[in-house]
Amino acid sequence: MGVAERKAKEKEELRSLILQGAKKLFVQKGIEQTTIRSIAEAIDYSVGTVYVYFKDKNAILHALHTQGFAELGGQFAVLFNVTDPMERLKAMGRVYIRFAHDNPDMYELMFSIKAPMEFLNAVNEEWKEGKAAFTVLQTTVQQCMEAGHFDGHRLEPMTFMIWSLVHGMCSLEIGQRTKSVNLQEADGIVEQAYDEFLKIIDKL
Amino acid sequence: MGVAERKAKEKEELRSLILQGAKKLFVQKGIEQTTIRSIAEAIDYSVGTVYVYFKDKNAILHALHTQGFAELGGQFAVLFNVTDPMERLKAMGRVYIRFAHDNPDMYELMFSIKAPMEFLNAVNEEWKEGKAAFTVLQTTVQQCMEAGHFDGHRLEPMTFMIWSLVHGMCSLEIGQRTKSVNLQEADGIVEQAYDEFLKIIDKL
DNA sequence: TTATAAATTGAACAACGTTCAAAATTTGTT
DNA sequence: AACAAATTTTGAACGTTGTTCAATTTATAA
Repeated sequence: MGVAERKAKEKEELRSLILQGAKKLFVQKGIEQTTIRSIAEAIDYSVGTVYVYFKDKNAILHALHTQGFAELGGQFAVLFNVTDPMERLKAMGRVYIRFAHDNPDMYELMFSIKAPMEFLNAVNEEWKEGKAAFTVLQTTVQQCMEAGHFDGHRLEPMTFMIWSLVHGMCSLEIGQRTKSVNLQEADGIVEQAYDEFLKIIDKL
Repeated sequence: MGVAERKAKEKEELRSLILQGAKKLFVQKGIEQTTIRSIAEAIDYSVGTVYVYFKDKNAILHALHTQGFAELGGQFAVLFNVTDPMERLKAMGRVYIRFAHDNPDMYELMFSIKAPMEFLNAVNEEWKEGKAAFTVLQTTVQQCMEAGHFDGHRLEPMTFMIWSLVHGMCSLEIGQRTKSVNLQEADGIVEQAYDEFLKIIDKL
């Protein structure tokens, strides 16, 4: 059945087109301003069509969130050329921070906004993107431990602590909490704070 | 003019009543479900009246956010009975974590949601609550340094790093990112990770 | 009692997510 | 090529949201 195949491909293409339009608006106008109507208008389809391909707005946001993880995962993948786990861990933090800085709305969608998680709850699925990313980090931390670092520390809490530290900085920055606190060196505070962290783990 | 005074007091009381109703719904139903209409209904006034006392929803959210800082600040104030700055720093983290855990919606409003910051930008005001809270933390970190800790570290980035670490854990937990990552010990991960952090700074 | 000022109301507006019967298009059959 | 069935697309309509503001009600002053 060549027809069924073509239809399936067309469905996939339209689904992709919707996400493409959504992402474009997302980056341009931010998550708040990205409405179903604006997405439909951007790709010259009606609102009804969008709802054929996505059950609701949360489903669209979850799909975008998944795309974000694919992109971040791709950036992490490069780091596995770094053999020294400690150096790799440090580089992961820098990549993470740069990703958050370059894609603030996407970052929020991936790590702060509840919509993607609510979608997962609704369809009873797991957060496999998050689990995979966490595992990548945890594996690196474990290799650091095997290399003699982080003595006396537990793997899982230690991994979560490191994630939290970097996420916290990005979250505060994106949430406009850093620039409002009247720091002496407002811009670059994230990088400076991360450097302090690196100084610390260098001794662990 | 006794009348003018009474009027002023009545205005303040109604303003307070609106916030009280808003906070009640806020805690009960969450931020998403707290609408202007529901606030008005909760206190038996019309929507129009709410807009006499607050220029828009952001103004209400900002006022609630301010109340949140007053509450957290009150909890921090107790800690100044702890003379040892290192012990105080550790206790501040615990208080912060507990506050976030007990008041998740309020916490998000204070440290994640953009509405309060947008209100400040709109009326061209400073984030004095955030600045005050940050200063309290920074002062404690400074006293730790004066007591011989954190040698070779810079005050401001170090303070921001510590804030980020604790905020990051709370943010991930509230944003439902911890329970979805399939941790071996999902509940208590925040406390466990914080313990790892305490182990680290004990050596600094 | 009456006129002025202040406070309160709620209908109305635009925009949102969402639904669904109807219209338009594509497919399969004769 | 013509027609029926299946599929895809449409956009008007519904309920809610934040917000506005002329009209109403209430309180004050003369």
